[in-house]
Amino acid sequence: MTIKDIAAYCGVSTSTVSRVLNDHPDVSPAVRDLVNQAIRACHYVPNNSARALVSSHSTAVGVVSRGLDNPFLSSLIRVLGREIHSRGYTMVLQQIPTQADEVKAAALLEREKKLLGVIFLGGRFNYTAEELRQLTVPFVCCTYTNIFGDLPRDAYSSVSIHDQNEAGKAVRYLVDHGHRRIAVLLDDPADNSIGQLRFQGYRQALAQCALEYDPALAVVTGDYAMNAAYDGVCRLIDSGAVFTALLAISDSLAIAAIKALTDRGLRVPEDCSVIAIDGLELSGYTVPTLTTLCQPAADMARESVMMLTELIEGTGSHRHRLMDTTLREGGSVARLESV
Amino acid sequence: MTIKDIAAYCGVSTSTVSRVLNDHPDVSPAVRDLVNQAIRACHYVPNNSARALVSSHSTAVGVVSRGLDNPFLSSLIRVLGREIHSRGYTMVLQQIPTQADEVKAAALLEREKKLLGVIFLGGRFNYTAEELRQLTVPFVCCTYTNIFGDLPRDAYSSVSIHDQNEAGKAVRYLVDHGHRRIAVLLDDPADNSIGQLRFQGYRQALAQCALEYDPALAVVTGDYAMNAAYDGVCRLIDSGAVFTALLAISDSLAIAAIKALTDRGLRVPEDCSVIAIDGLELSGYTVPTLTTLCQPAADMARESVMMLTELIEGTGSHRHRLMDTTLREGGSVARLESV
DNA sequence: TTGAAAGCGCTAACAT
DNA sequence: ATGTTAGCGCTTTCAA
Repeated sequence: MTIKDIAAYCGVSTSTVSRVLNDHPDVSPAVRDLVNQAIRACHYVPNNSARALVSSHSTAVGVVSRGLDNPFLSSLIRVLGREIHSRGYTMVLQQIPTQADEVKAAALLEREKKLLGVIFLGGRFNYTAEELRQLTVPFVCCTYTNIFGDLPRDAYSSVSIHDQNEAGKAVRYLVDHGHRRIAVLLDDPADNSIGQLRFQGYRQALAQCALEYDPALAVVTGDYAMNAAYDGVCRLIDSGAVFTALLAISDSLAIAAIKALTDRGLRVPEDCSVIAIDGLELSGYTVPTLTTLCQPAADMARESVMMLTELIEGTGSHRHRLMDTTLREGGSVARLESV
Repeated sequence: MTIKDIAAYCGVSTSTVSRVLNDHPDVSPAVRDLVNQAIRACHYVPNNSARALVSSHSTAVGVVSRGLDNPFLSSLIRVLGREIHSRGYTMVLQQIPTQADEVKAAALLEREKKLLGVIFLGGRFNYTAEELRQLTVPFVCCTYTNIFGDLPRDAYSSVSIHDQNEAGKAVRYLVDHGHRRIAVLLDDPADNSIGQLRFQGYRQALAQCALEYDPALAVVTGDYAMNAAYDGVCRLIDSGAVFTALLAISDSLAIAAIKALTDRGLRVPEDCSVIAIDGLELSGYTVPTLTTLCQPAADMARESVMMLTELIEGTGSHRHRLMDTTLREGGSVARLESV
């Protein structure tokens, strides 16, 4: 069943059918109806490859997500898929490990799949203009922005929270609750990524609160794996370090931390408070529920897709959207009464 | 940069380039090397659309996942993506709500994307041969099989656990621990899907253990949403129903249940034991950790992709693989000492 | 408003 | 072992 068959069936030319298919203006209503009916009657579905070939682009937008075991990104991907679909595009998803280069992956995908644009999830903050020349389609960074790189602001779009400030907020929340010895659980303080930024925010907030940074209270796991986080926090406890609160840079790390604390006989929040940043649905059901700064995942996804489609359709230009988190108070933080 | 450019660059014909691109035998090693070098030097990437057009198929396999907020499926998708990619195919992912029809979605996707095959995740168990005629490519059902339908066994492949038996195993585990009043938390007892089967297994096991089924102990949530599960279990408790253990048909429902129990002042596992089926990584870090029957997610994904690619490449035929779960004993089940 | 025809980049006969 | 060539299904000038 091809455009030819429909044309023959209706006694018109293929161009006319093509015009109807593509909503071109110059078709008489009568012919348009005729063709549309034929299309429905024959269950005709256009061949996307042929379309892509001739117009030298597809209807595909790429989503490159870095960080395999990150439930927060999974939730983003769900909304992304729905939004992309609802706007008439197709999502080509590639999930890569944290060690992989998302730009290279995207560049390959762009050529292979004739992508119209790409949305990056959980990438590095240090792209260079040079390296981004591999990509010839517009892209938007979702969950991060180019703080450590040299990209001109009008060369890309981004949707993110202010990781540094939000981490600071979390620290201040703990301080407001009377905590002074605050540990931090992160993947890597120099990953040019979210971890580094939230760690900076942590240190900065400590300084602003006139608290000294103690390297002994920083647990570095290397990645976002829960077992590494668990082990790290166990080691922290075993080291005899003194702390009454812990900031985890992600919900899943926080959940692992709470288990480590509990297994070592420390009660959360009585003996140690825990706060995180992300806002997974699941962490609202753990015992105790996690106090966390929720990223507006659905809004971020929606906004990213809107930006990208505007860019693709030429109706918008590069923008940078900073979102706010919402504090979800759970049961994992307690006020430190006695000092 | 097309195949023509490479051909001209090397002073050979396009067919020769095409041959080395497709690993055809009849090319002299010298020419092959020459072409390969040119390809690398020019950063040439074949146009997938053109390939798909001429060979009337793409390199895409579809993954249709039903059930949006199911973390277990998310973990499957990750492995699926990796496996599909590593075998030289591309994953086209579509996630649809539980209410949607996965077969219709797949049929549309097949035509649009020229799929070579599709992997269904979390679908219904009651496909009819009639309805499956919409699909003209091989498919494998992952996490379920066609128990309630009329598909001939050699018309499709499946990779699943024996949901009924596994639910029975869970019940017997509780019974072995002294429990007699066992509640069940499920989405829908007549969804022609995993919920129904596990519920059947629950009832069957009760019968085998000479325990009576009490409808008052069945909490039906309607879907896999955690808030509905939470509310349902709260209502169960408030109803004054007497039970010492609960079987949740998924880990995420179990986690919501544990919170409901805890919030109502019941200790897990002292006052109520909880067991589930799935085996999320996260549920191994909750407090208490969840006792659950782990599905071998990675193996299931790998096996599904292997089956499908064999089907696509004509080197295998339809098979049905039944996997075993592994009991992961957590802290959510206690032995009931006093009866 | 409509149709004819020229490709888009590639593969696979068929020739050589 | 290599080249020639006819399409795959569609969009898009260009003419009518």
